[in-house]
Amino acid sequence: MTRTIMHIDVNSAFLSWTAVHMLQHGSSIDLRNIPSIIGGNQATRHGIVLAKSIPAKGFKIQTGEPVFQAKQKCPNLVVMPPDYFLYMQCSSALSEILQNYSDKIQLFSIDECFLDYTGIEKILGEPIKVANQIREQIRKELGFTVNIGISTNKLLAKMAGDLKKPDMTHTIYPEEISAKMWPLPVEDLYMVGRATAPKLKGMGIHTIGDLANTDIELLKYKFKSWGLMLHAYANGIDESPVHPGSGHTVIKGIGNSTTVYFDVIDKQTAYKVLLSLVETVSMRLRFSGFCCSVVAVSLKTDELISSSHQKKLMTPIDCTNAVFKEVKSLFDEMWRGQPIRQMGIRVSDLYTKDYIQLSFFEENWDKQRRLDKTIDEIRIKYGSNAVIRSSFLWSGLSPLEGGVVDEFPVMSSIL
DNA sequence: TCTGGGGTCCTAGGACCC
DNA sequence: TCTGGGGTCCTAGGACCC
Repeated sequence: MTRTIMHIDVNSAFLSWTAVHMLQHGSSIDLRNIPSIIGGNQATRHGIVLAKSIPAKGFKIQTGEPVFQAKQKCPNLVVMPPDYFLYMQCSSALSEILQNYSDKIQLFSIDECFLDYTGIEKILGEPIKVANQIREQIRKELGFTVNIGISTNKLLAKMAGDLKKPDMTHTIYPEEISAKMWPLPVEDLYMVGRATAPKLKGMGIHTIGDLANTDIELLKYKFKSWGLMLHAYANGIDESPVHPGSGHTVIKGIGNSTTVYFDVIDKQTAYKVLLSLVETVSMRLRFSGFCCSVVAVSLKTDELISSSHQKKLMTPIDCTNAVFKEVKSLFDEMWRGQPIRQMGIRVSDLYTKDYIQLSFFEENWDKQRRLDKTIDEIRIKYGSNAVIRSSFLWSGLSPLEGGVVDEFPVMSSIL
């Protein structure tokens, strides 16, 4: 059966949302009309560009580049800090509007979703007309603009939505692929990133059309399964369904990482940072109702060299102290004394709790679990800083690092 | 104070088993 | 005595997305 899929994407999401918020609070300038960015704090070494206005784009400023570099490109650049709470509110407001048009909506990220419009034509009308209606409703009621892409699958809808911005509706139906998608540079294809694009170009593949018409066996030989996926995408082939709800499927792992505002050079400080990460990750793990059987630690040195170590456990765990114990031993195993810029921890291989209950007596974690439960409850009731470890007092470090709520799981490589 | 933070998936190599 | 070969699990690293 032929499907009708829409992809809805907020134009310069973080920047637009901050701009609208400022206008609503009496600002006379609209960030969207001047060279501006949403940028992290340079003083705490979080200074990268998170979103840019269209005028800023004119200065060749790119998302992900250092803020200082963006300022060099445009000395009058206006830099605003991110406000994730506002962004979550805006995102929720958006999805509330979309609920009126279909009950099959997949929140793909905080500012993107897919909407399955299949069969709804008969009730609400022709897709392009309705997409324009949706855009208008969002603009009127929420004050920001979106692009909407329409096609017969998610990949083509997403590619369509990326065509020309802002505030536009586009289609790339299968019969339009050769005219609308194939002339685009190959790096515009979803899943062709910084590493793949140069390799393709080295093979003489410069456009999506070139890729679509490259011998599949050659792509398979060079890129393995990745090559098959790229070939399918270049030809507009994608059968993945719109998964209702947030993200894609069930959660596979939970992680937190942080760039410390100074280089960590001693073990005691490193342990404190790791503990603050473990506190939030293990709390999220408990809230999710899972135990993990893989714990991983990752480090990035002052020279930006990354490494990671992980460990598979015989017994799945969810206690703060149990996770921390593994994290410390992984850290000890890998750290050779280099100054550390960034630290991260991640738990995966998740199992539901009832399945592993018995084995807990092994390590006598039972008492720990009751303690965790009590602390979790106090933090929910009185705020996350109601209970903190005394070791964080006067340390200059945050006792809980990273977000507790994972509202918006990100997409996987398989749409 | 120049380069964030949250994810998923794939691959290669080694260990180990039959 | 010449070293095969399939399968699984684990780990580290790399690719991609927003």
